[in-house]
Amino acid sequence: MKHILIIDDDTELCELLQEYLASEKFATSTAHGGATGLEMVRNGSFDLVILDVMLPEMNGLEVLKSIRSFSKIPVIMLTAKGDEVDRVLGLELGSDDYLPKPFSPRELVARIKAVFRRLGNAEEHGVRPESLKIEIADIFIESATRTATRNGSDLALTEVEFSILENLMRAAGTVVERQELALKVLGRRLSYDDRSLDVHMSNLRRKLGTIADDKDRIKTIRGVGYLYVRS
Amino acid sequence: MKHILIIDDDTELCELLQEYLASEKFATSTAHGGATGLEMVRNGSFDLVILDVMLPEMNGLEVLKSIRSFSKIPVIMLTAKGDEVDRVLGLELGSDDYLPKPFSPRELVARIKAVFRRLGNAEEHGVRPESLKIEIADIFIESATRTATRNGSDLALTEVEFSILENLMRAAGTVVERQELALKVLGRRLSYDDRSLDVHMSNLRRKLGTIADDKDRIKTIRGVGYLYVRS
DNA sequence: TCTGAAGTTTAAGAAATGTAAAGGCCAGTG
DNA sequence: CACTGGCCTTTACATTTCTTAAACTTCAGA
Repeated sequence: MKHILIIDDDTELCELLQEYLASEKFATSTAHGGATGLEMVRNGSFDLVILDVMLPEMNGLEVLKSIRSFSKIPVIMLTAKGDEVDRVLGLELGSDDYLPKPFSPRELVARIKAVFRRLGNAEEHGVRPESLKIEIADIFIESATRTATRNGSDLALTEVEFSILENLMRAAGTVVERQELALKVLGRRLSYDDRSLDVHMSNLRRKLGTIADDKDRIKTIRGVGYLYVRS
Repeated sequence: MKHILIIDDDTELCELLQEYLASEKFATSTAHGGATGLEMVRNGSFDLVILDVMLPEMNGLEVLKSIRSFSKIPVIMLTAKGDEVDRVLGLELGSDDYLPKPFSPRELVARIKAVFRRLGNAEEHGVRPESLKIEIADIFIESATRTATRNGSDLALTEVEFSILENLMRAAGTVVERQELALKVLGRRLSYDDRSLDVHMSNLRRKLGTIADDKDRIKTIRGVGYLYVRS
């Protein structure tokens, strides 16, 4: 498993990323200051560093420079919007990529994978949760092609709907929390008046149809989350 | 130790690369003009050449052409932003790889290693490098000849279309970001209203045709990029 | 039973992506 | 040197997908 270090003073963002990266099977650690981060890179054995250019005490570029003085570990920089200058500088100093804020966790994950791919460091050839196929009752999903069928006929789900279903079915029989689901599927936490996930749930349920007795395949656990009933 | 010659008029870039390549245990020399570079290739015993297409006196392509008239030394071309034509021409003239600017030094190193790896394999097995051919389901591509076939019949892709397909297939099963794809394939970042990539995607999909059940081989991940489905 | 919080639903709006057709560029050709 | 054909880009509109808005329903606890 790849171990990733996040150096960013924004604790909230760090938590968010940690959660999301965890769901993508990455191990993560965080440092909220340049000096601390640098120390951790020196001592720890990380596979990749995510580094914010805007750091309170020590500039991100300096941190990168310091890192490069003793290590060739891949670094992805997080830059503020339109920070062209920093970007060029970052690349010249040896960052592997950069990502302008704001970005979605999905984008970041795509970059991380791209970096590992470029480096030929593809450990991703090992276990591939991607290639999973799941079947519960008459519903069948295949992650590799991102399709879902009921009795063999395509359900024509959108990406988000498929993603919800995939997450729920993988955890069939146990409750998946709302916030966790939103994070994985929409790439963000839900504010209290964000009804987006509810709408997707509604649409998904309609497409899935009911099981016998008009019972729903997806059960709502009020105040917690959702549960896919195991047949 | 491998000895690399860098032919580029940008002295700053040369220094940067030299430093970086040194840290990767490569010996380097530089030439800031086409004629000088050509002479050095002729006299020196280099293992690989990094060649900028944009050179003051003598065009990089001409330099490549001249080199090829007497040597089969591996050449990696550095192409300027959006220099599609030059790139294609470069490949046709026998460059081993190309890298659109701006690129990170790490990326260049990855390419260099890839080239050496390919050559190593080729010598060992006396066969064309495997990594340049990819086959997924009934689609087969060969980078060396820039051809793609479905069930043996030529798909007649344009260079951009082929390049998109190549990139997606190399990353089959994982998402390739729109921006990354645009950068590699078109040599530029997409502005908000640049629909060029979409059009190419559309054309490519039409030529590729659908897999069973009208399912697309290339899946759109809204807001992130594209995914070639691994069957 | 009343009430507020949580969840659902439908519809409208916004954003991203798809695609046909026209436009422009450039190399090859007569 | 105009002509032609291939290819990429732009334009303009269509379509799909996600989000927001707002009204409605359900549920738990007072």
